[in-house]
Amino acid sequence: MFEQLFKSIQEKVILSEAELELCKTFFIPKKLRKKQFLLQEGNSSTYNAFIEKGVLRSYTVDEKGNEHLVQFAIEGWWISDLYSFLSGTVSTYNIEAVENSELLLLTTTAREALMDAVPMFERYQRMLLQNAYIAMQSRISSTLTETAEEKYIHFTTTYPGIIQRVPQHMVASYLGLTPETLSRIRKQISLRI
Amino acid sequence: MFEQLFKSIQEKVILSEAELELCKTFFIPKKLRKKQFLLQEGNSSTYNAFIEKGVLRSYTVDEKGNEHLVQFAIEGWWISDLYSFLSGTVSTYNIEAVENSELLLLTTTAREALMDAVPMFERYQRMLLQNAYIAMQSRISSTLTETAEEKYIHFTTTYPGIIQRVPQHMVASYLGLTPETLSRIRKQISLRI
DNA sequence: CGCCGAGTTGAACTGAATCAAGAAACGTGG
DNA sequence: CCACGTTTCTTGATTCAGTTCAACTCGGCG
Repeated sequence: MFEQLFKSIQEKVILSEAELELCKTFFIPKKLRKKQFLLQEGNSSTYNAFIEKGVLRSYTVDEKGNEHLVQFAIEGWWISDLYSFLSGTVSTYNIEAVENSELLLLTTTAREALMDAVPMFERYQRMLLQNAYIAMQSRISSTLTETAEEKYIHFTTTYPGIIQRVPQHMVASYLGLTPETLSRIRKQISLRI
Repeated sequence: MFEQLFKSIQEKVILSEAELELCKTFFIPKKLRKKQFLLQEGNSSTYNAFIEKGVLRSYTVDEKGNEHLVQFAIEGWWISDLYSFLSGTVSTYNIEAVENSELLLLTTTAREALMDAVPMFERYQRMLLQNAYIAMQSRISSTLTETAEEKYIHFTTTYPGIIQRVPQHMVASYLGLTPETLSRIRKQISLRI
């Protein structure tokens, strides 16, 4: 159950066996079947989720009913609506399983308690945030500078593991394109090879 | 000199007078005149900068020579190329003063030493990162869902303090628009009022 | 006084969206 | 294991938001 989490932690900081065991007690395991929600828009986000297995996505829905994919997350990643999680306000995001998934949940209070109990866990969280922030900045930069085709190629090379596991229209939504446009772009690329 | 920084820290965590004084010793004060660079593309980013006074911007330049604004930052904000700063790799961003500015610089090693000397500084940094991450996520969401006009209005209401202090073409670049388009959008809005 | 960067306006163009229809792949229950 | 509905992907025709290119105005500063 905790393999992926421990691997993720030990890539960033050094914890003793006892500390790792202590960590375990703060998490709530949870299984999610494909299409089930971890969080629905209009609810308050009470969990920070670590993914042991599976794929999740976080998205918004606009007035016209179009979905806009804000984030993908697979094994070894964290996902949550951090704003709602930290402020306690109602969320504007939906978080849903794309595949059957296994999660480890951390409530707001459990997270704080864990950071107090295991100070290195706070460092681990800070380092995760740094990486997430850098990835976000790179995504912003990509949306500002790249054409639709460049964005797609950039995505496939950056996240080769995700492409095979999620429907193409979700990738389109992540890239800010319509499914039709992404389909045409893929055709263009295939014709050129 | 340290007023803004202390204010920023004390909004997030509680430090003793002695700890605040200790913090001071890790920073290097630096003044930057308008159009001077804190970091130029191709160099390695050695500083994490806190802005005591002024406005900076961080941007990339594409093959065609167009600038793409990745971030604005004013008094009380931090700015750096976190990726280059943390990894030691060469930066693809330029960071430049938009107005004459006063900064407090933290080197990679000074930052680590400060977090070890004052553990609450690490918490402060983590909380900053959380907020920055949330703001980024909201910006991504905005680029995915909003029209050019909505993005502009969103920006003016979210950062009213920035609009008056930076040239309009920089705002256009931040929003992923051409200066001409932003000019037309502003005209549209003014005609409707 | 003259120049230069910033902003505005117009006209033509284009990349991607929209609308519509059909084909392929999937999975669920009988 | 097949049949049927659903979801996913593709293709074509048309539209449109925003870009590009070019010319002009305005204000500030050396």
